[in-house]
Amino acid sequence: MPELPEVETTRSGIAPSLLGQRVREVIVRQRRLRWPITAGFEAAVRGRVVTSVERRAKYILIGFDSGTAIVHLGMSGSLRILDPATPLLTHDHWDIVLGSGRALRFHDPRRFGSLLFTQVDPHRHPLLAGLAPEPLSDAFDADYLYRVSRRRKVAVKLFIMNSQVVVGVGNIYASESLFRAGIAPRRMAGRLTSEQCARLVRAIKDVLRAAVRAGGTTLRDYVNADGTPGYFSQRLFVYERAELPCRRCRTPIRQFVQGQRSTYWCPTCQK
DNA sequence: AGTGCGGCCTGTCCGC
DNA sequence: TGCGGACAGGCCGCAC
Repeated sequence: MPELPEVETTRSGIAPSLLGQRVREVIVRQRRLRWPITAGFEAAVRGRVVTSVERRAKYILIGFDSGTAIVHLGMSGSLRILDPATPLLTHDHWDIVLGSGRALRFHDPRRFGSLLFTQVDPHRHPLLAGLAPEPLSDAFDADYLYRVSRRRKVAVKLFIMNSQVVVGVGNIYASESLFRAGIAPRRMAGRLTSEQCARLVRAIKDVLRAAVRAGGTTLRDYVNADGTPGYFSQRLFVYERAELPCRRCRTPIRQFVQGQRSTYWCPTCQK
C-alpha cells in the first residue's frame, strides 16, 4: 500500500510525538508479520529513549539509545499516534506506549508489514544495504537513469519500480510518473533516450513531491498518523481510471497487467 | 545477471 | 446466501 509519499507523511506525522520520549511499555499482540517480531524486541526498547525518526525507501527507522526499529507498512499497514486506551481494532498488532501517555500503534490487516530491530547501523541491514538512491535526492538524476538503463530489456514501468534502480516508486506513482513523462509503460528501459530519462526523472520527483504535500494517496484504508486520509487521489491522472476519459485528451484510459500488477496509461499521451 | 513468477495475508467485490 | 476467483499502496526468494 503505502509508497514513499505515504511513508514520508507517516514519518513526519509521528516524529514530533516520538522524539525525546522514553518508552513506558511495549505491547506486541501479533508477532507473525512478514518476518516474526523477535523475542527480545520488547526488552530492547522498553525504558529507552527515541533519538531519531527517519525514512529510507519505504522503511521508517525509529532510533533508540539501544538500537533501531525498522518498520515497514507493507500493503495495508498504518501507524497512528493515539491514546493507548483507544479501543483495539482487529489487526492492531503492536503498541509502543510513551512517557507522554500517548502511544504509537501499528495496524496491518494483511500483515505484509514488518518490525525488525537492529543494534548496528540500520543502513547496513541486509534489507537496506543494497537499496538504490532516494528519488528526491540529487543522486537520482537524468544521467544516472540513462546510465543504469542501458541494455536493460525490462519494461520501463517495472524498471522504475525496481528498488535497485530507484526506491519509493510503487504501483500508483509508477503509472502516474510515466503519464506525466509521456512514456508508454511497456517501452523497453534500454531504449529510453537521454531526453526521456530527463523527463521521467523530473516526473517522478514532481509527482512524489506533490503527493507528499497532499498527505499521500488514500484509496481504501490508508490513514496518516492522526487518522486522516491523504488527498492526492484527487490528483491522479491514470491510476484506477480504466475506461474513464484521460484528463488531458479524453481518450479512454487503458489498463493491463505487468509483473502481476495493474498498469494504467493513456495511449494518446504516452508513446 | 536479468527476468518472471509464487507466496506471504485479509478483505472486498463480482459473477454464478 | 454461499462460494470461488480476482484483485488490492510491497517485495523477498526462488526458479530458469
